[in-house]
Amino acid sequence: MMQESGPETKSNGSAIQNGSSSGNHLLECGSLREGRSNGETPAVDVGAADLAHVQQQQALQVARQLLLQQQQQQQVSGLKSPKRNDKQPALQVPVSVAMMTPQVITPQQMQQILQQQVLSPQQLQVLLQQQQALMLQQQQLQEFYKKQQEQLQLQLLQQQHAGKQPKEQQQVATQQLAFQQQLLQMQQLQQQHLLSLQRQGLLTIQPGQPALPLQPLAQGMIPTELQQLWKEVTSAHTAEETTGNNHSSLDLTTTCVSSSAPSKTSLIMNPHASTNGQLSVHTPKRESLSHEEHPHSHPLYGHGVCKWPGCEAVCEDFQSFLKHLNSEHALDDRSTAQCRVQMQVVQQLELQLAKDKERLQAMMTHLHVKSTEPKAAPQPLNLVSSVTLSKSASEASPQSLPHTPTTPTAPITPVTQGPSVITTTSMHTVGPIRRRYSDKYNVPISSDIAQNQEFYKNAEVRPPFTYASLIRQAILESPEKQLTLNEIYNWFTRMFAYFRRNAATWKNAVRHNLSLHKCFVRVENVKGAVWTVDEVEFQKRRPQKISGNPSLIKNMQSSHAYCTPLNAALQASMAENSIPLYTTASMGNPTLGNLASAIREELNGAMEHTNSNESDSSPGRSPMQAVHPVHVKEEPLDPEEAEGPLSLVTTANHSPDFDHDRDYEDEPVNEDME
DNA sequence: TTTATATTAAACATGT
DNA sequence: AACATGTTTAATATAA
Repeated sequence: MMQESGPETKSNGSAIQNGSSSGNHLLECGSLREGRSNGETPAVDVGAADLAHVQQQQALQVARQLLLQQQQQQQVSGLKSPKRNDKQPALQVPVSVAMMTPQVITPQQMQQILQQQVLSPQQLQVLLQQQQALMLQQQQLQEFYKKQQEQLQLQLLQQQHAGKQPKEQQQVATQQLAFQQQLLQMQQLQQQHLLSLQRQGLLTIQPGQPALPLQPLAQGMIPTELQQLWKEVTSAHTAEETTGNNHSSLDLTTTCVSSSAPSKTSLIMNPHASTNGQLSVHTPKRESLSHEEHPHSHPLYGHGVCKWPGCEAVCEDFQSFLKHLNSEHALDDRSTAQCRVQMQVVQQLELQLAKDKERLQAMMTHLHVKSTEPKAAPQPLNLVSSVTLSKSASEASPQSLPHTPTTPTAPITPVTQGPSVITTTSMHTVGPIRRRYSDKYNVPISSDIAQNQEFYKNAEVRPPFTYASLIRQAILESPEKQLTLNEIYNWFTRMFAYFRRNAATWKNAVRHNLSLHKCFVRVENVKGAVWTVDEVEFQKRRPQKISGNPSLIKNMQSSHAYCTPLNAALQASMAENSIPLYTTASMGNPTLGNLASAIREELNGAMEHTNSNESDSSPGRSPMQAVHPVHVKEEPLDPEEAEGPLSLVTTANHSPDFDHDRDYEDEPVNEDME
């Protein structure tokens, strides 16, 4: 009769739906329809759009703050120790922690991401990869800065010898420039990461959100401003790296930054610099020392260019470089100040790096080991929580089972939940509205499914695809490219934990879609009838749905734009600093590579829509097959094996029944009730 | 605001 | 009669 649908489904559905509307948005994540809560959820689009701006502004703000602070520090230090060469650790500490906020992703952000249903294992993986890459880079940067410290030491030594010449203004300018360079480098790293996140729609930070203050250093800056800053930085930077042509570039910075004149300050040996061991020891030797030891590799000399911060003088050979060094970078106020700045920069970066590392470590441990510590309270926060939402789920198995299957699912359990902030309320505003970017990203669908197979299998997260897309996917995955209704059902239940519930509902939807869409063709068969896909038709209906929200695309594009310069600059700098791993040519940098490719992919996807792509099949499928060729194997007929990989939860609950088509259909909880 | 799609629910038809 | 399979219609939500 009413079948399960009657009271059950309803109750079920209502439970879920109500749940979401009731206040827990998290719940929404899992629930099919965000529907009810229409009013309360502003709009993600806005969030995304604003996000960019807010972040940009924040970034700028922070950047400026940094500069200001630095200036202040300089002044202070200047007062303190008027240009002496004593070695006090003073410099070491001055770095204000405040400004070192975050870099990669703050826990809060992470949580947010996790809570937004959008997150998928694939994305998590990417995230992790990026984090790792970032870490790598940072390590390298650290090395780089250590080197620079060496340089500083050398410079100091040298300066001690030589006299001093006042050029405060200039020095400051150069210092600032150098500082900016460094700072921006770090920021760029972070920015890349965040951009990539944004690209994936993972990050949706809203203006007022308390949870995420101005963490992001330089997420994405407003093009104009960014350009400005970038110019300031790159001008000198590039010059330095490449063959340094534009000396004038330096002036740019000068204007805006030159304000504080530290002029005379004590040079402080950086106590902790590991490198000191080698260099600092040399007392009054002079740079000759170092180069004597390393004839070909003077930290301040590379690619025929003087690498003194802010200096890109071209030096034919090492000798001329030495000359240049002695004449231009002798011990004077300017050089001294530069050293100081450089030290600060290094220290800041190190501090930041340390923090980031820590954070990363925490993140990784959390994501990987997650299950180990089931943070008590915040249970309901995660996507997975959706499971809990549904009465059935909660009742069925109060999660004695670690929901943590193999991979990313685990991470989804937010846990940490640092500040309660992100909790429901905040989420509320954020409106993690579950949007179905389903078809929009045509291409991705298959690959997404493939890549997140495990995730969807185990986490009761509604796949962000339309029924039509899913059905098509199911059919296309079959060896014969055709499936019976029942086989389609099986595919759904096999592939998505989400569809192991409320069978009546989604099955009805499947049938409805099969009948409704012309793209699904019913073919009479001896055995009965099978459903096939008319690709042409399927593609036809696609063009209309523009993919994703514009803001996102915008972000992607902009990020893309940034990417280039960032890429170049970063890689160049790395190459410059003899960081082996990354060669410009190879685009070896994982992070950059990932980002770039990801962006490209997204852009392509967006584009494809524009030009009625025919592609879904090709682009979409190919990746998937490439990734998980195996998948095809599972015959719709015997789904059982598919279970294998399923996580505890699933397996535990369902595996036994799996064989039978209907098993999932009636979650004992739901159906039996009736 | 309008329009096109998606989703969900449900009535109804048909065949086993 | 009970189901499974299909077809349709309608209400509602969402995105463009």
